[in-house]
Amino acid sequence: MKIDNLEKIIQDAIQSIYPGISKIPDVLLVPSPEGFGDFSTTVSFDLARILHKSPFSIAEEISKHLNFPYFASISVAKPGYLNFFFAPFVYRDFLQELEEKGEKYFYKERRGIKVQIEFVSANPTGPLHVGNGRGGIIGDVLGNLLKVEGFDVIKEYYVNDAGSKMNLFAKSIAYYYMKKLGKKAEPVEEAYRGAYIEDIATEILNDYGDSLLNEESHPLIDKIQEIGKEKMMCRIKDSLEKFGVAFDSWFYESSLYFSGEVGRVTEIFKKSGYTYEKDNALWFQSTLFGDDKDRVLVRGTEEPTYTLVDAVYHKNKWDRGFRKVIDVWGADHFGHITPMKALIQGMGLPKDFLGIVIYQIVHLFEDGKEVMMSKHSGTFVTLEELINEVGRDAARFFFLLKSSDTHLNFDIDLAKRESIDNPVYYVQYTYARLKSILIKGKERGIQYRGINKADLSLLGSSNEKALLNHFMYLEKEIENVARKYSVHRIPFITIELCKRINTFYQNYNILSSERYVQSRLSLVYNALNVLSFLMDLMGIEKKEGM
RNA sequence: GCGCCUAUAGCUCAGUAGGAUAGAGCAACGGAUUUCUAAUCCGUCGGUCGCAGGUUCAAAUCCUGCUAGGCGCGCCA
Repeated sequence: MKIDNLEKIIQDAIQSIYPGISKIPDVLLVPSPEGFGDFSTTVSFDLARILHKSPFSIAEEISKHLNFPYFASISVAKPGYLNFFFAPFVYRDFLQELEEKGEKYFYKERRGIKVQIEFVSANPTGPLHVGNGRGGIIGDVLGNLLKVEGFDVIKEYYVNDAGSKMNLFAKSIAYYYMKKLGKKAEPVEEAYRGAYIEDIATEILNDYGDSLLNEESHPLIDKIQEIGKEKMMCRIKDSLEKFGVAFDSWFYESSLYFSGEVGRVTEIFKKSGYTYEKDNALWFQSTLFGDDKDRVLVRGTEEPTYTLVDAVYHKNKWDRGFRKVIDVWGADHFGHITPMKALIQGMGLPKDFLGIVIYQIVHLFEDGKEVMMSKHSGTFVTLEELINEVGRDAARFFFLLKSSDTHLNFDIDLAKRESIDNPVYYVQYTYARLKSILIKGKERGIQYRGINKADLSLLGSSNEKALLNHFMYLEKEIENVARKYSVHRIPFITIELCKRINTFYQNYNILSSERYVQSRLSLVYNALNVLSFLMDLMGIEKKEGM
């Protein structure tokens, strides 16, 4: 028995009470404030508008006619709330299904829709920094969540390996490479300055010696760019693995040139009628789709712009069969949203094909002062440094805990301090505690015999009911999170669940609670199912002991 | 100048398909431990939900106008 079913039952009942109404408003059951009931609804307020009667009298009418077995009691509270206490068998049905399915309980039926989620996608011109960590966790967990919601999800990293930044990156390395070989080297303007540049130059020198010099100067840069890119990608992949973010696919921008797709899509745009030539460049009329200015697709130099190549990439996603793609971008890419959506439509793809999640900038503070982060200057804290400092789980939780709409002030000192009392340990501790009950029970010969052997009517205390209601409502909360892509809610939901579990734990010695033991073990057993689901969703390690 | 994000307890933040007394953690203070993990639990203290109007039976949530901070507005990526 799910909340959805009960909502439907109430809605149908209202329809039969008021057959004159063509469309009964949706009935939403939400957990009641303490004591009023298990769940409540405000549907009488919506009906009041339609029926021109007071919500209170409507609620009374409904409560009188709703004599279904599902409800142990129904009460009306001013000015028109309907409060329900559920019958024990409702919980039994629910727990039975949860117990049988375990974590799978929360997984929706497969929809047969391919969804791609693209995130991190940092240029391979430097290591991942803490900002990339934020995008990484949002994308990773959102991907997990959409799998739960029944989509076939692919997590993809778009490697921007074809633009001018890559060339600059190669030149920056080449400078050190030449210098170390005692050759004359002109300092590169606007060069990348992080220590990793020199490290990579040294590595290349160790691997290849001076053999790269034997060619003309231009091929040298190309060669270094190729080697440098691979070395950088290795580091990036390594960091992501330590962060627990696994991509299904790595898509290289350069492949779009090799395949000829850039040329083909340019033709599509030309034929679309939305382009024109001006100042030797090819322009796209994105103003027709709400943009505030038109965008250049092909430069006067005949090189495609980033804008065009990104359009090509998204066309490629469509051609691979994805019917929904979600891009997770930092706020500095905000200005790219409108042009990108315009391009999607310009290519004749559906408007809602592309969804975009923007996360706000991460500001870094150290000793109370803001640290200006930039790959160019080389002053930034890498994701890897953070993970080494606070640990993988704490780092993931730290990022996940803030709404993507909020600016994240990352205080390094605070992060180190918080690593000690990070709520992630509270969650892991709760999990280990529950596990421990089952283990200790087994040692003492008290084993959980399953929901059918448990008398749920014994679970009458407020914190036991609170747990049950929380289990039941979780499915709705997860749906809401998925609908709004608000993955930061998941840790909050988890912490709240853990709080209820710990209160329950503290109130009873479960293993020595005599005739209550089986019914209470059913809560323990299913709490583990639920907690396990949430921790897997967030990619947090489940430890049996702490 | 235009567009978007943010403003909620001392601090860090939840809470917007309008709903009952606005929540959590940390900090401060006071309690609970012969126990299945005290990395826990219970309680106290703490808020003109940035400001001013408006809509509504009902506004942190919706509308309008302000204020402050951030980000974006390239033939960069």
